[in-house]
Amino acid sequence: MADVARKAGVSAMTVSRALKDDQSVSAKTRTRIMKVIEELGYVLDLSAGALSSKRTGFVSVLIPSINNSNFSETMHAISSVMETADLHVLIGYSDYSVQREEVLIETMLRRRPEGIILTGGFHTPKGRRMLERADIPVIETWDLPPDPVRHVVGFSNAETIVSLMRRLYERGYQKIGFICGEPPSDARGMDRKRGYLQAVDELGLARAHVVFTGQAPISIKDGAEGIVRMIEEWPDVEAVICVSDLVAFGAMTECLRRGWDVPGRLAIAGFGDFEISRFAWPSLTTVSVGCAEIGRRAGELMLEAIKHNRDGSTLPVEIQQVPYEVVERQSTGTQDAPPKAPSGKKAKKQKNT
Amino acid sequence: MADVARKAGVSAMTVSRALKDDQSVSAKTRTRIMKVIEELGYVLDLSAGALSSKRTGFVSVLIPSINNSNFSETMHAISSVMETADLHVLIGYSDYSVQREEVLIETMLRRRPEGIILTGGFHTPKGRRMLERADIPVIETWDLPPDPVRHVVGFSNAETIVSLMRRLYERGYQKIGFICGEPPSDARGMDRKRGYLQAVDELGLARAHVVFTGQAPISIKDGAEGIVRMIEEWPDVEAVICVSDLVAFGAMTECLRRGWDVPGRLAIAGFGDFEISRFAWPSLTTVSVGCAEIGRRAGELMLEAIKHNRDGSTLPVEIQQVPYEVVERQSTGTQDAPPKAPSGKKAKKQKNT
DNA sequence: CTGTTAGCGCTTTCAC
DNA sequence: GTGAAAGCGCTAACAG
Repeated sequence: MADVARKAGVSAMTVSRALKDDQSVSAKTRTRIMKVIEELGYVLDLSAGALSSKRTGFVSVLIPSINNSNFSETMHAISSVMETADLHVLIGYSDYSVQREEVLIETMLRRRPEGIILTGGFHTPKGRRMLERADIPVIETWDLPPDPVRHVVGFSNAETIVSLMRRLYERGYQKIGFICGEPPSDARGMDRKRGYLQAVDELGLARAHVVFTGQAPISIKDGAEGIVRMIEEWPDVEAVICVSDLVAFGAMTECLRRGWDVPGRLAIAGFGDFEISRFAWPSLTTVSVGCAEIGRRAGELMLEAIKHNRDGSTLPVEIQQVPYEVVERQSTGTQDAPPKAPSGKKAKKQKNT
Repeated sequence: MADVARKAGVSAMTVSRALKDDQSVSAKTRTRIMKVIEELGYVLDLSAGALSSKRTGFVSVLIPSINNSNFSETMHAISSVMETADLHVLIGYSDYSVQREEVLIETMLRRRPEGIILTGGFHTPKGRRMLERADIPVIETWDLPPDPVRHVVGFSNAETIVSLMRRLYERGYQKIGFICGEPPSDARGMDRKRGYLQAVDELGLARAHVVFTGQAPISIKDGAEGIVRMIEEWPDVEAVICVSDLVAFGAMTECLRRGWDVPGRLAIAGFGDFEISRFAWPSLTTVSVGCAEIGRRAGELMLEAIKHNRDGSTLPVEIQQVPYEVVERQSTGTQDAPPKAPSGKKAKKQKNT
């Protein structure tokens, strides 16, 4: 920057200003400076600026996995919002491990982010302590933690499955199973299982049956294996809910492969409304969550909170619930078209929350 | 850090050392310092350290999309390698736009990354100039650019499709179509299309037919739409190659929905070997690329290059080709099990490169 | 093994 | 509208 200043015949301070404010530098000076910057190929160094201005321009976002279209969508929405305020997102993924999350929290804090957005409300004690001491806005998402660190933008995973169970019950299904990953698995999956057990109880169903298959992130393959065990262990089962759409897809294709008609022999439902569920044949019943909505809201809340933090005030705690909906499709036999006699594509939806 | 030093009765320098070297600080002093750090909840500030040491500890990685299991895998492998050297990855996604990539390159350079890994070899002139002037290691991946910026870890996208076409030709298919996104689309998709056209020519096939559908990233939905247009425009078509597995999956399910048997009426193949292709029913023929291998190699090459850069030397240019393979499955009728008569699961593979 | 001094490249603050 | 001085929180380099 000193080089640029010298060549433009101004002080470094003026160069710095030309790169920011649109006010205090005269148009003539600015264009001259810009020309020199272009010539020299100079690129502003934010890390030096961060040190002196005490604004790093970073926001940390922690997600369980980068390879999951639900979290990617939330991520994408968050960065879009951050971009509008010239904030960069530091992405970290925990691989569904709170221990790894704890390490991530510390390495992130070393970069002095101006805020941190987490997935879920379950952290190690040390991780939580670090979050509380960091003195920056904290937002937990994709969950409704009983004892949140501070702000929340999420929904109850358990409740979504209760809604789904009720819908299946209304359609006449009584013997309903659940497939999820082996504990310790992702916390949200366990919440969904909790919702399943609660619904079995509430609806007075005779029996609950959970098949645990694979370690998080469980996927298509685990669904294929899980459904086989489900049928072996509980031949009477009429419907199976899977902890995610990929698992449901795996379960469904394994059924087709073995000649078990879906939904004729067995209904299947998932969670997450991945694109694959809309286009699978038969299409998959699922729970649709506003992934991008979570990201957008968390991002905007973060901007608010950072603004407050910068001018020394504090944003009151916000707990935002994001709506979800049960989307019924062919795999639970609740959409017009049976697999073998194709027709319309529209699914029946009903909004919750 | 000054607080910690005071409370531990040492200088700040000793605290700094205790947090790094394992040598020069006595065990007693170190434990005392660590205890104070624990008490105070102190977290090292890397941005200040970066300024003085001239090592930011950042490496930038630019990918087209965060929501793509191929790139996620590469990404994951890169960060795993970087972690071993205490380097943080700054992720940026271009949304398949070189203009956005150009902006990203500049914002990334503002953070003074110690190296930059890009997807593809196609950049704007300004983007390329910035990369060249940055004086940090540059690695282009997922491609074999004719005029690389510096290092490369990739493969020829065109060649993969030529291999796939040859295989289909050997199986007796002659009327083969191609589905991809509308230009300007992702550069790698266009390379694959180029490979398709080249193979049509080489194999002396009567006619080439390309259906362009949707803007990148094109996905399941676009495949479903594309296949319908393909059949309308070229009713004789015997096999269709899709620019990616998701597109192929969309094409295939649309066929099933309309009662067009796959591969009976029409063979379908994709690209990328997504998990869905292995588990779809019928399973999808595809090209398997070593996504994680690209990431691992690019990461290791980057560590090498950074080491050289730090001690003032220069690593000679490396162009690494990563192997790929054509994986034949049910959707091209080249695997034992026909869709309606399930049996074994093993696919026929053959390695290239 | 530990301390002192200087300075990384910006921005804040205050002066003109 | 522009400049000068001071300093952000660390670490390199050298001294002891």
